[in-house]
Amino acid sequence: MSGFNLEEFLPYQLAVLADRVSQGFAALYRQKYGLSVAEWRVVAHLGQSGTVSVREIHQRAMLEKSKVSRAASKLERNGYITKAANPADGRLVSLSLTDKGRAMLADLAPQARAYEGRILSELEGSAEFRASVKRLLDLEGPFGR
Amino acid sequence: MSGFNLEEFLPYQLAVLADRVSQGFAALYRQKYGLSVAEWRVVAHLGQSGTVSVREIHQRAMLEKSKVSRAASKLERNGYITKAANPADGRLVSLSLTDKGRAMLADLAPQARAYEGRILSELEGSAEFRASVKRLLDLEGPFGR
DNA sequence: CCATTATCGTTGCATTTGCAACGAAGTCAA
DNA sequence: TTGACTTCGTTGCAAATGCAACGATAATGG
Repeated sequence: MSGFNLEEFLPYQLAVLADRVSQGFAALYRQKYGLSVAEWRVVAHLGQSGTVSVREIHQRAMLEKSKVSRAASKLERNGYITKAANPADGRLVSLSLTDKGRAMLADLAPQARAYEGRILSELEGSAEFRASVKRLLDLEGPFGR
Repeated sequence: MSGFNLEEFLPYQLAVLADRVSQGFAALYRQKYGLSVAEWRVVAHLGQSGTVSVREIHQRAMLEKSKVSRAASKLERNGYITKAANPADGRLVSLSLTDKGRAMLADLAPQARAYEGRILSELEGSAEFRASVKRLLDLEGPFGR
């Protein structure tokens, strides 16, 4: 009809692809540990950074701070992390993995890498693809900062 | 701390990238026409396919059928599309762009292409990147079908 | 034919989401 | 120190979301 083809539109393609790729792995940790995407990101980020504040995760993991807050509360309720007041700055809440949380991450991390590997193995120039993704992520221009 | 780096994890990167790219353009049509992402997809798909059913869009545009239904209702309320019973099959609802809807799409489509072009111009091998995206989208294996 | 089964679009409802507002804590300057 | 301003995390609330259930229509097969 018109000259515009949605299925060839990059923002649309990326949204569909990201959703599919993300859900594919999300199904795994949801089924096995009952985690949401937000909770998974909090745990993964803690595994990488040790003890950090809600704010830190909010900024680094592309999550609304209310989402981080609620995810952290649920993770604490289920024994995967602990919340503690930061002694140096009373406004900050220090999040840390418990042993149970660490064990969960130790179980999931290899599966995450395997999943990622399975996807990338389908590509010829997977290194170039990753580089492009990274380049776009580092961009400031075309989108809203 | 652990050996897992969330920021290097492809599903995470794709989610962040897709969100940013999508929101960047969404800001435009939201501000100018008050469209949501779902409404934009419905309009864009109609522009490309002429008159189609809710079901068609549900399948092709990666939208929950309830989301399509509500998006269509709102688009109709605002005069961008019409809904009509399909004479051949009474279950189907035929969606079509009105002149007003066509005018909106005619305004947005070039901007969509320009936006896309701005993003791709940041990449060295943009053709390869697009090919990779397409390849992953056509995949059946790693994800949930 | 009729009865069963499947498909389509809408809607009710519980859950999730984002945003703003808030209290608590910290910073800064006068 | 005090008072104005900022930052952090939580929460209230309205809107958005996904899913199941529903009524209406079609298709199937006996």
